[in-house]
Amino acid sequence: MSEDRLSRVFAALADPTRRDLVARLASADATVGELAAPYDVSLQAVSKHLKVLEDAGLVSRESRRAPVRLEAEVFDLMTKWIERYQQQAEKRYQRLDALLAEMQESTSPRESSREEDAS
Amino acid sequence: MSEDRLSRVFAALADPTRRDLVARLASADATVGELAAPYDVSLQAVSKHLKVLEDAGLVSRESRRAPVRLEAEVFDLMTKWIERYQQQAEKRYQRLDALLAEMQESTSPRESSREEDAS
DNA sequence: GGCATTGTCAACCATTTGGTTGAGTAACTT
DNA sequence: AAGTTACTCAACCAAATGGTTGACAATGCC
Repeated sequence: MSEDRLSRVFAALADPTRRDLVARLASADATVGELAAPYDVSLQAVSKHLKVLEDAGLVSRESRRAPVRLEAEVFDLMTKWIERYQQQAEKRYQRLDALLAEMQESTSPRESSREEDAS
Repeated sequence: MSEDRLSRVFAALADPTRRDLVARLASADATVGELAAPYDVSLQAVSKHLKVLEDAGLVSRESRRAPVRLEAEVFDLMTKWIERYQQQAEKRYQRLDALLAEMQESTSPRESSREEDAS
């Protein structure tokens, strides 16, 4: 329960049913009953799933029977985390590519085109 | 075990230790032992975490003692999923904002001019 | 107020998860 | 070839997860 925000968000989206709920809520708000209808599980189970999404801040409701709505801001938290390491990793690969290219050049000077083979 | 890819990826990142492993691997490849060193848990526990990351396709290794490396492509899978619903949701809110603005205009024309506190 | 509908809470169950320790295997070193 | 080092596998454990059913609470309608 005392998990950090990001852990709760990722954990919430690790379940296909919950991802489907999010997907559906992205196109329209809906009540618990409406949301539960298509699935082959009890209403209580869906209610639990919604609680997980709510605890993760992905979803909110004004009152008990009010329609559930998606909180789009939380997505930013994820994309920021992801992009950070994605970019970092990509940069590394670029550097690696550069390094490999360099090594290629210096170990096989034949390839290094016309000028400066004179080392 | 027969979970879909996206579920495995999100589940893998739902753990703070595993997110930290990913963060560290984004700046440099490292062996299991190196990765395990900073944490207060057994090497076996970290080995298990790495297996989870590997099963999710977030990480790979050429052989047993080879350095672990981050597979940056998997991030695309996540960002695509996220962006899709994020954008969808944002569009809805824009439409809602427009609708509310419209209603505001037609139902309370008093407010639509600059300053008429004269009531 | 009374009743039906809608949703949540509680208790329970099976499975998964994250950790442990101990034993085994694979790979370098000499 | 033998020994050390690095890692994984297996068995086990406690806690969390996703599901169930049954009882309860809150809202909307007569």
